[in-house]
Amino acid sequence: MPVATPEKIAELADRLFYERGFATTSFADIAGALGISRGNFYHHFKTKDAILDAVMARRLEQRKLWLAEWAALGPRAALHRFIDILTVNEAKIMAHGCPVGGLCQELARLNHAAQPGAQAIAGLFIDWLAAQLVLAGGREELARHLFGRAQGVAALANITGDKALMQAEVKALHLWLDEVLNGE
Amino acid sequence: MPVATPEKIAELADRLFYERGFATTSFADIAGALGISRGNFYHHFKTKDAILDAVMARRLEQRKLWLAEWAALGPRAALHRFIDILTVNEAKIMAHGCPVGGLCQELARLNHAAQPGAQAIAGLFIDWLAAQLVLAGGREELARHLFGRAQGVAALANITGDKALMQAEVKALHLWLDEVLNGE
DNA sequence: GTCTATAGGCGGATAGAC
DNA sequence: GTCTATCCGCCTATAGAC
Repeated sequence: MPVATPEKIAELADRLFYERGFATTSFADIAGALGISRGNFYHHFKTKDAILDAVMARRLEQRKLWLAEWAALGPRAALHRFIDILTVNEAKIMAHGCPVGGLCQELARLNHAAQPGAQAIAGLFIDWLAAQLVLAGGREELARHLFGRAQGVAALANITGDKALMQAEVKALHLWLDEVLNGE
Repeated sequence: MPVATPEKIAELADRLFYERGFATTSFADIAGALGISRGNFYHHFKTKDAILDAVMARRLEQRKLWLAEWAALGPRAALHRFIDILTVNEAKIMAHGCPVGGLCQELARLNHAAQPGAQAIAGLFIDWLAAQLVLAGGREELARHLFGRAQGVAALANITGDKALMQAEVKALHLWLDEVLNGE
């Protein structure tokens, strides 16, 4: 008799939405993986969109924690740590893409009302990158470029499935960052 | 009384799969947009996967034509023309992302059997870029990097919806290409 | 908090009349 | 080639017993 809390449901839904996509993950999938019945599900969440909101709120808070931790390393190391998301989550990104960009793209295609929430998670990263860049003596505008470069590496890894290529692209991104921070 | 041919169906399905995604586009959507009934649909395509195959074959052939046209411009101009896909399809990419990368990502998440077909379209571009780079006196390995950069710009445009940013990123990509072709 | 039962809709797919 | 009618299964969601 498993105990399902809203947190546990959101945690599992977070994983499944990432791995299989939001639209193609059903209540039965989540309930089945959790070991509870579909009916019980509605005791915790009234609608599927409510779960999505919980998942996005969860992701937002989690990312804020990560970013705060990385910021403590100092701006330069923090920026390199951002790039290393791609290394740390290598296998997942090759299999499922970037969770942030992937959700944005899916919600955009669904014309889903929660689209701004997904974009806010991306915005959190971009604003943080801008702040770290300024602290590191770089140009603030590079934040969006860096974020886009990371998105590109994730897409390339997902499309080609080439691990060595992904590692080479990450290395190139680290080098690029050092160059722009050293005033070229 | 509209006349539905397999070509017309594939053409419309191509557009809808791009705009709304494969999984979330139903037979009713395609039939309704075409002005025919669902039943009639099966006269032309037996399964949904058969439509997907037709759409991918269609995309592959269309891209081959584009690439052949661009190659006729000469390698250097051809490579710049590739980058300008992002400019020519600006509005669509901001709204729906890159059709090539988007389909790859969606099929990966669905664990769909047609995944290799989607990757083949990306491979077509990458191989073509490699060939053009060699002809232009550049390094072949840059093909996958350039393709990934373009994917990143598309993702960034889709996430932020910022037209000026997209244009700036395209401009930067043109500059980068000139640099690597001029032997840095 | 957990379950079963069930409603109502939409998905893909089929059969057969015109 | 086009249609209507229909099947079956899965989806979200609800009601109500335990």
